[in-house]
Amino acid sequence: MELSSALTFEMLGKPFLLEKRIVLLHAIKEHGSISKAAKAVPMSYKSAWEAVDVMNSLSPEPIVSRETGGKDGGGTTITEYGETLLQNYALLKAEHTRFLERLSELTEIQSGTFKTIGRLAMQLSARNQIQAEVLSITSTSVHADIVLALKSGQSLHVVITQEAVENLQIEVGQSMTAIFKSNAVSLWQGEEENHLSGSIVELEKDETLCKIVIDMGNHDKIVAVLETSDTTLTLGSNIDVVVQKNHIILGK
Amino acid sequence: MELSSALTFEMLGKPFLLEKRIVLLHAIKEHGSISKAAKAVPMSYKSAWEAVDVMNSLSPEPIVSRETGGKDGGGTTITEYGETLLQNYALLKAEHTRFLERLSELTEIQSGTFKTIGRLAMQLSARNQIQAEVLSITSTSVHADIVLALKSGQSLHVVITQEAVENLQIEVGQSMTAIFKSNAVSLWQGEEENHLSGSIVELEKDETLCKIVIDMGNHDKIVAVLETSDTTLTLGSNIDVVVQKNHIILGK
DNA sequence: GTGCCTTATGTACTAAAGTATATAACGAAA
DNA sequence: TTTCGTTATATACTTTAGTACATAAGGCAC
Repeated sequence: MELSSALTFEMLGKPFLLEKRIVLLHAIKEHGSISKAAKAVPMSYKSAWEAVDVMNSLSPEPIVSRETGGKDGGGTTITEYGETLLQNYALLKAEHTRFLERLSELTEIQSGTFKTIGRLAMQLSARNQIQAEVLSITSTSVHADIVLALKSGQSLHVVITQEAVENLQIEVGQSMTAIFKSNAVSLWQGEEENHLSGSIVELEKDETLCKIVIDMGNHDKIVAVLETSDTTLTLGSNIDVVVQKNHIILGK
Repeated sequence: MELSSALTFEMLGKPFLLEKRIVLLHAIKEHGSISKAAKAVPMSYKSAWEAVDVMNSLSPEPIVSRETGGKDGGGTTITEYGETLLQNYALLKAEHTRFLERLSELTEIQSGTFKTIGRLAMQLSARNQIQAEVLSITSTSVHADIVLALKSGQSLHVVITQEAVENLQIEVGQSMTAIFKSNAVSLWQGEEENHLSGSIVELEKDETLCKIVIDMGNHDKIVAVLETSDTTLTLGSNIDVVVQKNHIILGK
């Protein structure tokens, strides 16, 4: 038994973007005309024209610009707005596909038991969720020490149970998400492991506490809440922090 | 712009369970016959019969049992296998709906910017993921202390940033998931907050470490990794542990 | 103007799915 | 045996979506 589900955008209750139309739009983008695109897909010119017409009239801004006559008889091109729409659809679809895969993995309908679904689409309170690649896995019988390579080039050590490594089928080279709370971050004293550095791009002080956002480059940011007495922090200055490696959760 | 997506189970590449058929099955369950169900849905008897026939022949076990003749002319009832299938579909569909809602929330296609999707369908390394209800929220300007009521009746304090409370729109009465690593659990010394008790249902010892699973009742279980020297733990005995409240992440 | 290739539009046909309707078979109960 | 409401099955019609094809109109290049 398999799961399937087609993602469609709707507008005013009418189907707006569906898989077929997306394929058509990509073909138009490639060939520069509705007629050639229709042949390439393949589908009849009329259906293609109608699909394009519906999309354009449903959209607040035109998705394609059509021109009749001219050098090569005219043509159809995707507008900038249409391009971003295509990108957005791809993003959402990728996430949707991921979700379905995960759902399928957890599903054993044959045996009738898959109550252990839990929450798949969860929104987390942890402000720090950083995408990174698995560099190495060092296992003992109980724990595993995993080294992640951040986009900025810095590395992050994570300790999780060996059981979790097996459950998530974590492998070297895989892309994972490191999740930790802002209170798992503290100032670097010059010795500890998991040293990360960056510059302060946001700062919010209180009498006792101080929330800072650290940019490590490549769009990787860390949120930390420190005690104000800790130091004199200023916007724009460099900072060295430590993330406690056994406070980090991995997500796949 | 709205997102929509119909979940369908497939079998041998053929659509097996789809929303329409699920509705029909529920009607059959209620009315006890295909003909009455078809009227109630409404749809033609033929379509209904064909749908039932396809499902039954695609399924490894019959979903409905049909009988012709007899007291009231016969009838159709859902088999036990069919019932579990309905339940399973409902479960998966609920999760799918949740996912789409979350996806929609994060989507602002009008403005064209929704790159901050991140991973929605994430599988976490943390072994402890406990469903609980929000009892109270005590906020300061930076942090919030949230008390959760577990199914077993015990309560759990969680500290997260006030920002996270707003982002997740956490409210009293809501159902949330408390997530924490097994190393956030330690033995209760008789004083600390977040005291939880239960009985040991699994135990795995090592020279230095000890993995235990604690059942707190109502299917709530905690996994903890402690140092073996800590105590003499035995299977079935009661145990008191503490979960560090600032190591807990909330999921919605 | 003529040629050319396209968009734009209409019409007839086709395939698939569903509806409406009729009818046979079934089997317990009166 | 008759009655009854159901499943099972066939046939004709309808609806919908799409295909195939024909034709007008646009506008640049020659």
